Amino acid sequence: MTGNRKNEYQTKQKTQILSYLEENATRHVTAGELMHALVERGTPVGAATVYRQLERLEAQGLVRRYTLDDRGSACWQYGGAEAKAGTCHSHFHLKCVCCGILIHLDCEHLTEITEHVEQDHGFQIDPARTTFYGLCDRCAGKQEVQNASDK
Amino acid sequence: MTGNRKNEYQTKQKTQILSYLEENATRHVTAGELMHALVERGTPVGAATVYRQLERLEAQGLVRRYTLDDRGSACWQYGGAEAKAGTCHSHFHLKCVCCGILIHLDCEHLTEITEHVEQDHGFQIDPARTTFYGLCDRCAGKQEVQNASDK
DNA sequence: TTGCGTGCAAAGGTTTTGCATGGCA
DNA sequence: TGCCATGCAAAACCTTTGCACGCAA
Repeated sequence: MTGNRKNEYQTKQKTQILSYLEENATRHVTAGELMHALVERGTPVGAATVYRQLERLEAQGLVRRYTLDDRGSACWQYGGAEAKAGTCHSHFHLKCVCCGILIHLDCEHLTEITEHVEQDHGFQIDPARTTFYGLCDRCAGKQEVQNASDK
Repeated sequence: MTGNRKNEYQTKQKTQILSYLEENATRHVTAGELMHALVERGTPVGAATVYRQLERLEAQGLVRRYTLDDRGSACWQYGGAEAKAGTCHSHFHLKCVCCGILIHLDCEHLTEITEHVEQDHGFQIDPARTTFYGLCDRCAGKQEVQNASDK
């Protein structure tokens, strides 16, 4: 069983990609953005390599893949210890459909949701995969102003 | 205001598309699936037309556009009266990441979530855009069996 | 007849794949 | 040296757009 493990090489490209993701751990980055950023750093990495590494990092649990509701481009976010542990049951994401900000929500109260839905509706919610879409406080303020002036 | 309304023509293609969506109102269908189905019915519709009609139907509020977390292909679902009304604040969706079933969840309890998040975290959740991902009861049972036999 | 809707083809973007080469261990 | 990783190019998808033609009203 132990002989089945494949050797992994340490390459410049892999290091570059992981570094950028770590430095931007508070954001989610697209493959295109990642490639572009590495070009600007003087260490360009091919698209194929970027996608292959992202796929691997995701499989290793170091980064997490998301899909925006916008255009069909995926994005990734460095998960660090959280992603490695994989035991973050009370952690949800809030994504503002207006400005795109991604808010990490650690709240005990929300564990009630998963428990309620599981017990009363027989569905096990996976917080790691679930994102709430809506308006952040800043954008909600803008919308009210806009609606008021529209009418 | 009334003179601004554009004339809309009734075409075979539009009827076919809407019919298929209505017949499959319990599911979400991709553009590709829709096209393929119409070919099999002997009434093929071009891709451009499919996307243009879906865009229009969405703007009219008759169907709703979703984005799966899988590949970058969107999907649509006929919303009927619910989508038309657009006042379904306590309605969330549960999507099983295993079998793909989409469950509509009308539950008073969940309005508490939106209220809590809005009051304590300053974020207005839009239930219509939010989907909970996880495991349905049937697939949850399968997984347990699988995990038990894996170890 | 008018002009909206359609189909075809081409373009745009994201992601994947094949293959020869480069580089880590 | 052996084998994995990379880069390039091409392909595979999904979706959008331009343009001429067809068809509903």
